Amino acid sequence: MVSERKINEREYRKSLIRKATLDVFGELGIEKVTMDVIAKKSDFGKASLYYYFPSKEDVFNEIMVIGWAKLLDGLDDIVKDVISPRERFIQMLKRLVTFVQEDRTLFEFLMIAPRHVNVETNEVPEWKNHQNHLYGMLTTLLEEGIKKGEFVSMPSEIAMRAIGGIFHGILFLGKSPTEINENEFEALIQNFIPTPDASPNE
Amino acid sequence: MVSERKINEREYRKSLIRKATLDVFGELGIEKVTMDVIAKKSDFGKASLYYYFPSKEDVFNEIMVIGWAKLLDGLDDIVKDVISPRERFIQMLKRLVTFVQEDRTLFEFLMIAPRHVNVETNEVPEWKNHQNHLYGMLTTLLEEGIKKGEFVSMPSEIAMRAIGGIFHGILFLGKSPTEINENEFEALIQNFIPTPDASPNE
DNA sequence: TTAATATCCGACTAATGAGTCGAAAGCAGA
DNA sequence: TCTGCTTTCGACTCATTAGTCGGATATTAA
Repeated sequence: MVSERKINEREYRKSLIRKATLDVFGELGIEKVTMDVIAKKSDFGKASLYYYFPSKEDVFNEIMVIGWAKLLDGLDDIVKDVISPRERFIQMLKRLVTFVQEDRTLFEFLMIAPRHVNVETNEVPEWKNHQNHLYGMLTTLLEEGIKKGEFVSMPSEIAMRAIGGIFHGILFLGKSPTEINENEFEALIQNFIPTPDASPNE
Repeated sequence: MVSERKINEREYRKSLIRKATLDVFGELGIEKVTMDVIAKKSDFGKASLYYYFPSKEDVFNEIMVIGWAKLLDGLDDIVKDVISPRERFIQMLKRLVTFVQEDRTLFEFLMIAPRHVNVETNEVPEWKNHQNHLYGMLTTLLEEGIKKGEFVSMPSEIAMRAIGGIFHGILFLGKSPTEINENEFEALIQNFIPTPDASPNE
């Protein structure tokens, strides 16, 4: 009864629901992402959504877990390359930019959705672990880089905040969303993330 | 009937309601800011709130208009000083830091509340003008500074995004809210906002 | 004191949205 | 075909929240 095909079809239908959820989010914003609208968009009945997901929160969580996994997947090989911490750090940021540009809606969902679930749970959600993993990798690289004198010396937590802010600012602040390619982004980063002993440009 | 005192008392009661709104926001977050909770907090009946404000949106708007006015007020004298654009620019950022630290809740409200009102209105709300004013002042200074070679040369809109991101990142990213004094902040800024021709630190 | 005006408010309405129910339709193996 | 499992779903419940209603109470001016 629980044939391979059945399982695959079930997973396929779940993916349709996740897709519809992201589409609604992208078109109308997080506030309008209701189970009724998702049902309309995915062409299921509302009750059918609950046949596949126990709750709206579970739909959100599944999207986030899969999204973070995809994001981290794209970073895996960087860590193995043997280049300087600074280079690896910037490589990572560049990959993140690519990820954002390829699926902006997903990335925005990963940033915004957490504020709209989880009202009073003290469970650590799975996606949070992925997030911490990324944060940890970046922090480690930054600290190694500071130790080697590749970044200006300052507390790594503060530097992480500033750099995270730059990243976020470039991609999301301002009137219209930015299209920026990897080279332009790298130039910006080289400008804004100072090295201790040289002029940052040229 | 409409005596001076009456008018003052009315304005005073409105300020109590605004205060209660901000308090609820600071303690429980924007989602929990409902008219019922504001009523409890301010010790008015719910219907009384509507005697002073036509709608919840009006409460929000009034807080934002007053908040932005207060913020801009603190910047007025800077523009008149005759120092370099870069100096003025950084002065402004420092004042903003001070403002944030003095009333973090208000500043966060100014950042967050807009996303929770205005669902489908094409009126430009009053606070938006204040916001644009600040944005315009900073952009102008930045452009003058770039022209004078006090900042590294790049499109001012991109630079604004990056700098806005740094500002936001330092004050709001990370686990716990940062306490940072003006001098620490200035050091950070001097590190992260490069000059074209000199090493950014020392 | 009295009439007008200002202030106050709990209970109600209307809308919205998450989640449930019970029944029906589709499908596979015997 | 019959039986049981899978899938579907519109209509319902329940909770929440913005905003209203109608009347009560306080204050002021005459």
